[in-house]
Amino acid sequence: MTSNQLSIGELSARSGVTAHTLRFYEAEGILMPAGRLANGHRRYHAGDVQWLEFVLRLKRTGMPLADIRAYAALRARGDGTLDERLAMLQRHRERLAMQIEALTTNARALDDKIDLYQSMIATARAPAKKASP
Amino acid sequence: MTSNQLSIGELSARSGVTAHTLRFYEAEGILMPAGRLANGHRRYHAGDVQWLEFVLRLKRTGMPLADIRAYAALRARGDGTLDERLAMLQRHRERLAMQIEALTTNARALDDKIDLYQSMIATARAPAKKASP
DNA sequence: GCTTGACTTAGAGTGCACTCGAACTTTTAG
DNA sequence: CTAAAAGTTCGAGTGCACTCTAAGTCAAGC
Repeated sequence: MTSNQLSIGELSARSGVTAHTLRFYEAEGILMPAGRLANGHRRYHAGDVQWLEFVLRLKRTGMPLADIRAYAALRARGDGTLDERLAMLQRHRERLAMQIEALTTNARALDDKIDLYQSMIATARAPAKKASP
Repeated sequence: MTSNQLSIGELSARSGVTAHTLRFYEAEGILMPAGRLANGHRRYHAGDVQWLEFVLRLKRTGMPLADIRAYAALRARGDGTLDERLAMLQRHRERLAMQIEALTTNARALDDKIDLYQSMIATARAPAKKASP
């Protein structure tokens, strides 16, 4: 039975992050479980789960762990850091926009290369053909 | 004077890749300079420069060096590998599309979070206000 | 003749983000 | 009572892509 508190194994299963990595995030000051059981086992609450999800989103957008750690430190200091956190998110949002733009540009260049390959292959397959009759 | 053949330093300056990294790419079988001078210095030709540019494009789109190395090996084997190379590029193009899509999704989620922060901050600044009069 | 700077090699070191191993305790099911 | 499953800590190892160091050669300019 699991009220809404999770063991490290349960959170791992739910989030797709290994227990090893969850402990690693804790050592890095990124994800502190809300509590421990009497036997020392970590207990993650709903808030921890949501925070982990947000951390993973930042990660997926390429934010380095060092920056996520900085964000987590601000968060731990409370509501007085809202402005700073907002600024971090906005800067990151801009980097993300640039990243998407660069990838889109590169994707178009790749498309051109693919077109080139396709016509090279077509030409190689039908080498002795005059202009369409 | 430099006809159209470049030393490693010149190619480095032109491409933004350090000479160290160019030698590293050579050790990895990715970029073989067309020749050497009598004194052993590498000489890069126009074709090498274009190939490096393509390699860098693949890199920018997140292709791992191992895959680039595989592509380079096909290329070195000649025109008989055009089909295989095309297939690699097409697979990569699809991964790229997925990557762009995921980033776009994450960017939207970040936007929501930013909106949330902005309204939290606004509320915190004007706490004792009734509905607009 | 000597210094400067670009080049050569082989191999070690770096930073990131895990990832794993060892040695241990505890809980639970049969 | 025992065996398996899940947890604990600490520290070492991994994979990627460089990045740098050391020790040396060589050509041009003052």
